Amino acid sequence: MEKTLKKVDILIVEDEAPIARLMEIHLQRAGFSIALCGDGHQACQLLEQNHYRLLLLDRMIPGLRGLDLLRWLRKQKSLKKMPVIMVTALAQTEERIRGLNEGADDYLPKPFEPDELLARVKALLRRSNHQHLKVNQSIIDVDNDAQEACVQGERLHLRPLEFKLLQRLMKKMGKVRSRQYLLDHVWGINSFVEERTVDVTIKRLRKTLDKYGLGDCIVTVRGSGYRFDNKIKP
Amino acid sequence: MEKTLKKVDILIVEDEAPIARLMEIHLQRAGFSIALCGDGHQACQLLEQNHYRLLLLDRMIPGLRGLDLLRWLRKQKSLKKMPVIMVTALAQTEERIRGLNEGADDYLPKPFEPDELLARVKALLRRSNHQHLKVNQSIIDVDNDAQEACVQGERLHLRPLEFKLLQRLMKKMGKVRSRQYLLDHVWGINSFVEERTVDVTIKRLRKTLDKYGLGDCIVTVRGSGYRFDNKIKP
DNA sequence: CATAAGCTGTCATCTTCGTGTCATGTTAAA
DNA sequence: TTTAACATGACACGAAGATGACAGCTTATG
Repeated sequence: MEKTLKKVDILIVEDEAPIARLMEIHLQRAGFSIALCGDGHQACQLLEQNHYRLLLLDRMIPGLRGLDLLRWLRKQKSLKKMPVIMVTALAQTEERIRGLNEGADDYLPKPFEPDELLARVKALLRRSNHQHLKVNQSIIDVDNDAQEACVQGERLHLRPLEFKLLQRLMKKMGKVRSRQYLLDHVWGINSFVEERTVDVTIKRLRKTLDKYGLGDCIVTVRGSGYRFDNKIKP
Repeated sequence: MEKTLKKVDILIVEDEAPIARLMEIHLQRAGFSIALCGDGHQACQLLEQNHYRLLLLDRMIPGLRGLDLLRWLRKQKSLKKMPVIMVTALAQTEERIRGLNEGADDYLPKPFEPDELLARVKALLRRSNHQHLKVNQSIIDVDNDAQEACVQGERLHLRPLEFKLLQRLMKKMGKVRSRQYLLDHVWGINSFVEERTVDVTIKRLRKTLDKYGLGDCIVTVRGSGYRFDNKIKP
């Protein structure tokens, strides 16, 4: 369906290199792009400085224990919603539940089948139903279930139309959307508003994003429409 | 008006006072309310006359041996489903299995780590058809079997519809539920009430939750429906 | 059986908030 | 410069939701 290449980045935190490599291979083959890390503290740094869509976290890693890392993660404003799969050899039920209690979204027993790894990753990404995006230093996160958008973990107050508009523009980054297209998909095919109305709603959306220095994400393409862009100059 | 009696979450049956106290402290810190008892026969009385959500049972207690108490418990109609964690210094596998055979749901070796105690309690509560959730400082606990909900161990007086509504909203945290969805799943697919009725029931549910400062958990999503949220600003 | 108490659906009213339009200012292309 | 395209602020209407009252109905209680 979508031609958009998978901009999905997965961070694998795993100290046993062969296993990490195995994961990497299988996930790359499925089209994901991967970052590896073998140390807990380093992982924190990476998570703070970069942006990943999913975290594969081994329970037993040097530096910080997996659970500690997870707990830390859930306390970070901008990371608390990140999907996490715990990887551990401790297959006992109570251990698993303990991980889930701490906020892991899923659990992968070790040793694992490549297929199971892939299935869980895909399932979790599907389940999380978020769109996120890194613009300069900020992360925009659109939660389609909750119908809310966050920047750096801070909830934006978006009105229904503004939210749908953002959703629609982010759906296909960088593609220009005509006013008519937006009217059809955001307002609905059978609404009777004039094209200029789009301008006003774009304005309102921009105003909110501006509070986070992201107003320029929405680029006007004269004569054509609007486009969402993450390569803006600060 | 105040028919809501204080409800105790966990009964600890343990004759060694320091250990009992230790358990109490850690569980209270996690938001549970605790009752203590050092004698087997007295424990039976308490169990008959009060209502607990979980039983922490030491194997070696005066009056009745732990296993006897457990056996008795499983014969009582109203108690046979109660979640029980056996606490014992006898860490041998066969002893453990014996306890489980008699109907203990889980097993805690003595001495124990506070974390493990907590993890097992939480895990067992979860397994036994409860949903619980931490919002700010409060714990909301929904017991799907007993059809009742508690905040900080205090039983909420919820009318049937309100309870089902809460259940449904908590089932998938943070997901927006449309009025129609709620009508279908709370009122039932073939009921003939209008959508506005949902508003009123939400209002009534909120009013109850408000007594615990949790009224804001249920967020209105204009144009879409309602959503249960645990990220509320205090 | 009668009465009280408790649930729930509907309605009327009030409040808040979202949105479309217009008038005017600004920008960019030709 | 000229002009069409877009930005922006103001405003008013109306929709969506909140709230309180009430009546019908069921269930406990005597």
